Amino acid sequence: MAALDLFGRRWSLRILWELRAGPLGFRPLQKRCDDMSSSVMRQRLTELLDARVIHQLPDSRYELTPLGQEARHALNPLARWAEHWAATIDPHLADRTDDRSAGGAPHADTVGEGSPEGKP
Amino acid sequence: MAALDLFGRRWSLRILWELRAGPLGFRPLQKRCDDMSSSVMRQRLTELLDARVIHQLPDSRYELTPLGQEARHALNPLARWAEHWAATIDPHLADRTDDRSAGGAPHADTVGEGSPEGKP
DNA sequence: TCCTTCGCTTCGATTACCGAAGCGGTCGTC
DNA sequence: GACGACCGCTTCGGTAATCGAAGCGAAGGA
Repeated sequence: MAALDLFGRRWSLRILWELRAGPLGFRPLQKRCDDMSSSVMRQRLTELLDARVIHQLPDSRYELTPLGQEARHALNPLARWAEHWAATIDPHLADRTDDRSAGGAPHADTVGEGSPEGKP
Repeated sequence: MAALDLFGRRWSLRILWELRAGPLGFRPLQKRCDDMSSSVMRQRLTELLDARVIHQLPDSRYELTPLGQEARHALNPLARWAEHWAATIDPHLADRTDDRSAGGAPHADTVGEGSPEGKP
């Protein structure tokens, strides 16, 4: 349950995901994460460090711990589902021209685009 | 990637997880989610509805769609990892008094919740 | 009728998040 | 040695997300 809280925070899953290929420094990692805020990034990093999911190399790069590797692998089915999901709902989105119901199509329809709703 | 945005929001993973056993009404679901805010819950529900992950029964209860079921199954390895993770870091927590953030299960309480992951 | 529960909404007050700027440090180049 | 160009990381003001409590109309049970 605590894991749902840890990973329920913004960018934490993404950070875990972006470290899958190997260790990354602060700024390279930041760039990979859609240029997320450095302050939030530091927050997530300390949280993940504290959770023993990542650790810091002598050259100060971040790397998945064995525990983190397992988490990343555990994330694989979800990633696979995401593809299936995107393939399923994207056609729907392309179809809807007159549909404004359901509170207005919040979620991002494309990769990396995160401007759900709440347009003041 | 868009999935990381959808599930990166607070409570969305939790809602998905709590619906695993079957359909639930608004308030029962709310109670199961650590009594989360009803306003945010409505937000998440519409997002998940819009994402075709859940749908509403004639009696207005919420249920996972087939797509949602797959997502829930894709979440299983992560849940299994969470147990392993909790077992690994909980002993560490006994030592530290500075348990800010992740490791200490901020408000989602501890993992020991009767039968954590086993089938109820 | 009274009382409870339901799905759901509204609203003020925290909190999380963003974005840009900045600091001290290392490295390569002139 | 002075100059950039990066680096890890921090601080800060503004904006968006989240909370918590209250409330509404409807559907039941006693």
